[in-house]
Amino acid sequence: MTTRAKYSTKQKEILLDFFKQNPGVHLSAGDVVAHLKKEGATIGQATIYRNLESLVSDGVIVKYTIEGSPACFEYISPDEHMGDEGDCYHCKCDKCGKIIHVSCEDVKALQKHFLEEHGFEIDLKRTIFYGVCSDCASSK
Amino acid sequence: MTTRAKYSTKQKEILLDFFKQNPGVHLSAGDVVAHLKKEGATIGQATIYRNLESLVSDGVIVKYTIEGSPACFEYISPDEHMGDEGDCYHCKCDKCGKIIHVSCEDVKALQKHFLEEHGFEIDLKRTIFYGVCSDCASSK
DNA sequence: CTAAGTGCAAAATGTTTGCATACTT
DNA sequence: AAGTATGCAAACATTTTGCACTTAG
Repeated sequence: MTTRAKYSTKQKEILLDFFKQNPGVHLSAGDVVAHLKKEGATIGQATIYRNLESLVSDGVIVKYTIEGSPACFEYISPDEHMGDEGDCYHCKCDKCGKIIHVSCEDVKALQKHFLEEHGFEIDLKRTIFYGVCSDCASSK
Repeated sequence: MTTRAKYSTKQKEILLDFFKQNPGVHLSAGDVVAHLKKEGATIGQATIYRNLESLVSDGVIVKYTIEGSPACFEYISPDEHMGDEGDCYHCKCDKCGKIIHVSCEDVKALQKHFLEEHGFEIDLKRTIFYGVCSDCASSK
């Protein structure tokens, strides 16, 4: 379709395996580099960056950025691509930095509204809600 | 209250003036450095970064990050702090990179829902919605 | 054999910091 | 005078790139 991988290599396999072993976990490129190096895998960081990019464009992993941290990558299990099981949105508190996972119907309603009224299809895996959490609001 | 500025300096004035002259415009730190240098202003980039930070914590400007670009800063005019005039949310298309400004009641409804049901107060100025715009969706 | 993929180390970004100097109060 | 703020240049963290070498098909 677009820029598709052509050759299958050991490095690509190593990287994909690693993500499959960590479904739902968000890992930075640096995390991946560190973990794989610790396991003694034969894969350089440039290759990791390049292959992360191609896994993203293949839709195998999602990439999102939470302010203040390096980009995160997360494996999307095949089930998740269909049913909306396990959907959760990320909220980050600007006060304490805490990341909160929320699963909520109303967000999906907004998603639907955006699509129908604004023609914009929100990707909830990539969208981060910034604000102030209840703990920080009350202790203020 | 917290880490508040103590001395008033020419540099702080230059920076604040610059933002006041550009309300509603989002500027990266680099933009600010470049514009002020071009105007021959006497202010170094370290000072700009440091003062941007303090203007943010004073709530005079907002800082938000759009994936793929350096952090943005935007002046919030005093009017905006009260009435919700001029509120607009940023959406970024992952395909074409376009930034879309949307003003929409439903988003505020979601904001209210988050506050009431999840105790999380979303900051809409800082939250960026990622997804696919109508142009890109149709040309797919 | 040839195109694609890899690794290394160097470069490019964007932002932060240490420290001596200058300015505010 | 005492404590902030500034400017410079160096340090940082993350990501990207050039290029010679290796590998898959």
